[in-house]
Amino acid sequence: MHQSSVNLEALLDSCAEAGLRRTNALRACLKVFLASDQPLTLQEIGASPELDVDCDPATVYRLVTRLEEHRIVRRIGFHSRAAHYCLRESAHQDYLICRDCGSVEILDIACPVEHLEKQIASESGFKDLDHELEFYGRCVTCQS
Amino acid sequence: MHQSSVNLEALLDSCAEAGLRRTNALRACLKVFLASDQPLTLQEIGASPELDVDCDPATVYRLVTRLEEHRIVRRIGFHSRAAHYCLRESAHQDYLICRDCGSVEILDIACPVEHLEKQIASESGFKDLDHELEFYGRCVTCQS
DNA sequence: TTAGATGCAAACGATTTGCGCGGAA
DNA sequence: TTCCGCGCAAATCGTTTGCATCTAA
Repeated sequence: MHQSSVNLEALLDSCAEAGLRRTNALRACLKVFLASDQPLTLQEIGASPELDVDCDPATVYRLVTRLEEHRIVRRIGFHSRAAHYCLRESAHQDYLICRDCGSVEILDIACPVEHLEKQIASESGFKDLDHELEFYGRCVTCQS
Repeated sequence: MHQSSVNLEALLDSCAEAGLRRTNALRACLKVFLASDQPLTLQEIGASPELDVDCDPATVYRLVTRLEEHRIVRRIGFHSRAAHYCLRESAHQDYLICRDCGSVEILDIACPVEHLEKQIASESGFKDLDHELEFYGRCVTCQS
């Protein structure tokens, strides 16, 4: 809890550097991110009990979009209609998703493409490289 | 050309096995997939010059959805609003995408997570495992 | 003949945007 | 004070679905 308030201030500093103001909505959204161990949709952020200020969906959208532009937040596709987001400062995670029920498991593996990323960056000239790795399958429950 | 008509028949066979009828719309959509080297959105399929029969968007949607369920087609998220699809029979591809202009490059690399996939399958009990790997960054053009 | 496929049109849901007010710098 | 951020509401866009008709099997 103290830890997360430390993180919160650090995050707000990053946001300020990126040109965002220290508004209540921003603080509230960041807290929601810090309180969650899973990627969240915009709706989930707006409906989270951790959200201590009411935020309009448009506000959440604009905030998270800007956070993503400034690489404070990472976007994750999954195969759901809504995009998911998580803090980039958290350790990079790869996911295992059930095609049928949509459950999301966080994989406890060393990410296997770290060095590949550097190689691709240098070969392609791309900057700020990042990656997304997900496994899709049918989970045990959905196999019956 | 002859090659792709061979593929087309083989694909139609797979579809028939999966319970789909050999309709003109199905044939047309499969041809579009075969003619493209990049993943396509439903819109792109419907608007493709390779599509030799007019198909309603709803038809394309239902066809591709069914093809995906039967694992004849693979869905790819990218970070665009619309989902992309490609034939699963083509070799598995990983992608390099520009966050700014959205350009998609196909990575010419041996996929680095094949064996990891098997390991995850056995550890998790998931069936029909598949994965999606994309790299995101800013391309050379967009860096200026 | 008949179950499945298609077109049309309407519903849906997740963004995405315009605008006028309010609050951070 | 000034400009950015916010809520509200409307527009967009990519699906997604209901229904009557058509067609492959």
